[in-house]
Amino acid sequence: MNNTGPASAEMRDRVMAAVNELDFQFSEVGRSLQSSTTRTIGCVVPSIANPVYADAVQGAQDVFLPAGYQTLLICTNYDAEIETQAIRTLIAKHVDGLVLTVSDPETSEALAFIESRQVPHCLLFNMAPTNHTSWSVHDQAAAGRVADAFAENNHERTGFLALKFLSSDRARQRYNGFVEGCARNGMRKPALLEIDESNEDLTDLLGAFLQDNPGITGIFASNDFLALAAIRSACELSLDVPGDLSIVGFDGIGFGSMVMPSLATIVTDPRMLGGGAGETVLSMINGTAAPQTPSPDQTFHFRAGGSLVPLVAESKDDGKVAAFPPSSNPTRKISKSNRRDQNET
Amino acid sequence: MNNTGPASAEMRDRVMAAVNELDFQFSEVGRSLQSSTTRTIGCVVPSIANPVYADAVQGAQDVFLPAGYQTLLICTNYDAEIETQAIRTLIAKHVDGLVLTVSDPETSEALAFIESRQVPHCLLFNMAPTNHTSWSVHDQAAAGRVADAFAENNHERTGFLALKFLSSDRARQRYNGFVEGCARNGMRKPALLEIDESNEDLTDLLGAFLQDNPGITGIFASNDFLALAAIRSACELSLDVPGDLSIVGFDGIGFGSMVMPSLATIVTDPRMLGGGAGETVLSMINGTAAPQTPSPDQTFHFRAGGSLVPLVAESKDDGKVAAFPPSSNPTRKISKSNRRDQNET
DNA sequence: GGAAGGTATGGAAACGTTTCCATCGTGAGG
DNA sequence: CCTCACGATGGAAACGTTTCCATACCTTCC
Repeated sequence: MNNTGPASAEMRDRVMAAVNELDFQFSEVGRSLQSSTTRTIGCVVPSIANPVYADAVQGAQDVFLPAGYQTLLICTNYDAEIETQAIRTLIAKHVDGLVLTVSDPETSEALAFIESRQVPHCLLFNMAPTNHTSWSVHDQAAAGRVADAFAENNHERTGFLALKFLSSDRARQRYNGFVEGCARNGMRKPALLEIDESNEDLTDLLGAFLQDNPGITGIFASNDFLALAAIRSACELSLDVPGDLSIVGFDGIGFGSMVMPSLATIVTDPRMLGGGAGETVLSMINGTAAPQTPSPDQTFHFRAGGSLVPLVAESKDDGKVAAFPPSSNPTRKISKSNRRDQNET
Repeated sequence: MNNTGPASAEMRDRVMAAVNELDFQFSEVGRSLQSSTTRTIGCVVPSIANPVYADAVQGAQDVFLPAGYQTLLICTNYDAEIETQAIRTLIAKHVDGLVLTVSDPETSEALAFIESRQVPHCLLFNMAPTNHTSWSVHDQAAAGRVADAFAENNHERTGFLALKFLSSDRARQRYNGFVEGCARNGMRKPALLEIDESNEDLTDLLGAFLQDNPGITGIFASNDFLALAAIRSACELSLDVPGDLSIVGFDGIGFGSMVMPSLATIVTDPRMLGGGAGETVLSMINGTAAPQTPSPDQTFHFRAGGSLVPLVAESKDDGKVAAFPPSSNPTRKISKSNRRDQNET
């Protein structure tokens, strides 16, 4: 049946007849036991209810399936305990490889276990520690680009809005990159507005935040969902976006360009990242050359949108200029062409 | 190690010491070969880039993981060939159960194969043929509810907008339900606007459609994405939504309530459906009582939104009434309270 | 006609579990 | 002191593959 060894035509027919009659199929588990290969890849992400991860998983799956590998999916719901447990089980099931987003790659015991077992693997959306490969958005550079965008539009005082700031290294990296980018552009250090699970009271929080930090004209939200929620909250506070407040998101989900005003954001390509991580794992399994990970600035680009407008007199003439902090020093602002140069070296 | 048979404390310690030293773990594949159980469930959906399926898969996974089952995910990209092939492999891998959305449950050879192999399974988002259980939105009833909503708002001429109308039994069921609902409410039979993959020219199509079918005041889009795209296209055609055209979607994705105008739509709960299908499969495996599938009208509810407004003089006063088809007969329209009664019996 | 070579077929071993059975030693009871 | 029973331990079989090896048969050539 599997064309190993010689067989007469008559014997072949007899076998095939039996196969058809019984609808026989080789058992992959017997095969796996013998060959110690399962044609199965483990894929671990926080949650596919988040379209960023859903797209990444889809991208990886689209690589694995044509290569003859199926995908064991684990959604950890951001729970490190589940993460560790599930990965142990995946390894007990002898997956041939792993694509995974862990909560913290530096301390993850699951990751250490994977390494001790020498399972081919590739990180996704995690900054890679040494000895690991990773396909990820360069959060820090991308957040820096957001700072540039605010600077290009003459904003000087900004805020950073984040959910689950402490438990996500990604949110922290975006904050760090934004702070750094603001400094580089001679802007004020952004104020931090951190919210927890329940974003129902975002409107109140935002109102208090803007009162506590007068003069803020722009907000960078650590993802597009938050950005859209912020736009809505601003609306409820009778603030005009972008007239009174410019808002920039992160991720570049498709909806961002369908809303009014359209959302200025960092566009990323989760599908490409998932696919790349998949290819990397396959190359480890097959011993072929690994695909090149994209350079940091290939992992994102800035998309302009109606939610971010220049903070100058011609943008609006209904007193908004008065809200512009008088302490701002126009001479410090760097022209767009300068910024571009600075950013790309 | 697995507490079968007696063992002295000393022996136990010696074994455990060795386990810790070697970091030993039972191999699930050896175990599977012996027990002919894999603690793995196959999950087959068209694509998790669609949040409806992503949420459903997440819901199923959230049931399986705590029960000790992991999920082998297959995204078929709406390809029946891949669907059949993947399901054969899943069965060869001896999955303990299957949750699946197939392209056509009536003709699917994969489904027949599953049945012949007696694998516990449950359909998802498919109308169940005999001998199958299914967790699904009752598309027809839901579409009927949309017709009711239009009727409640005095609309009389409507259109139905669908993507991949022919290849999706779901779109067809929604159309049928809408046609039936319109008839029940004494409205005109809705005009059908069908578009293919590329929705880039939706604006042109919509313009031509409205010209060919004068007097249309409401459009039912077969999913929320389409509805939002339609709102955008209407905007590009200088039509006001909902002033000139009311639009209703389907699925109830979260974004629908974040856009302006907010989207009137049928809200569904894919997560609940996925979880229910998961529980059903588990009950088949364990021989326990299957959970009750929700009654048709528990699988959805109508959410009002700014994109659907009453077609009466007070809703707008800039000539829209003139656009109202003069052939409409106000006496045929049923009051809201009447409609409610009619709907809930 | 006998030997050699090639083809066709059947059989053993190993992969890692679990379940069942046999053996062995020990303690208690007669 | 012998036997019985029970607790502890070791070993065999089976699950379904694949790889390797041995056997048997047929053909061909010398």
